[in-house]
Amino acid sequence: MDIKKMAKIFKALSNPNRLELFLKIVDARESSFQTGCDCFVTDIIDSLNIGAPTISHHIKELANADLVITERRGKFLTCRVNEKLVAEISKLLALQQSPK
Amino acid sequence: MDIKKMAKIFKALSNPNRLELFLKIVDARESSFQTGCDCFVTDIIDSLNIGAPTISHHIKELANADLVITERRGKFLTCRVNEKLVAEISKLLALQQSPK
DNA sequence: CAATCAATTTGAATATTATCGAAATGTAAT
DNA sequence: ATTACATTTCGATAATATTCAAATTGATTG
Repeated sequence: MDIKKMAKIFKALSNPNRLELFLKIVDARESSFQTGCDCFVTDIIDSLNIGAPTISHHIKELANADLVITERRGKFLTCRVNEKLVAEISKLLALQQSPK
Repeated sequence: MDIKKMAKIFKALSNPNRLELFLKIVDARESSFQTGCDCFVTDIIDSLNIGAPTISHHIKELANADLVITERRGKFLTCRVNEKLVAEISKLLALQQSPK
């Protein structure tokens, strides 16, 4: 993967509030097979103590880094994690164990 | 892992130059069983076009995030990747596949 | 249509970061 | 000891980030 893209991904995860937001979206996925994999942003806003404009901004950055995919449902916005990309990053960080 | 610590790790990797530096240290590890796992910072400086003070600063941030371990060898500084921590991050990002 | 609610945009304040050049420090070699 | 070299610290500056309040947009509902 391109270094710039990689750095962008990490930057998206580099802010504690934004990371927490991301992890909430990830967690939502885990109980996903009930709800159809949708995480409503409205619900998240209450659980983080930062304002809606900031959340909106953070989500846009996560989406811009390709970490989450957003979708409008009428009035609401739903997010889901981009599992493929996250898996890719995970693999990049899985250094093969060198022979001791 | 603590969210703040996690964010700090990602922040350390969020700058393209610093990420490239980190990846060079990782790569050095791969040819490590020859040299004893040492990556000399001096050698890296030439291959990135940023000044020595900046490199020093970046390395300190990587070390501060626990991503690399530095060691003085007389005049020189050597780095090696903290494989344990990197593996931990890798696992955190390895979302178990949910049943489709 | 009017009111409401979710989300976004805008504009501004403040804080953090990346980077550099110059100077300082520490180590090694001559 | 003097010189040379690797790294660090300091001080400055320009760029970027975080966050909010206020205003706006877009959709839903009464």
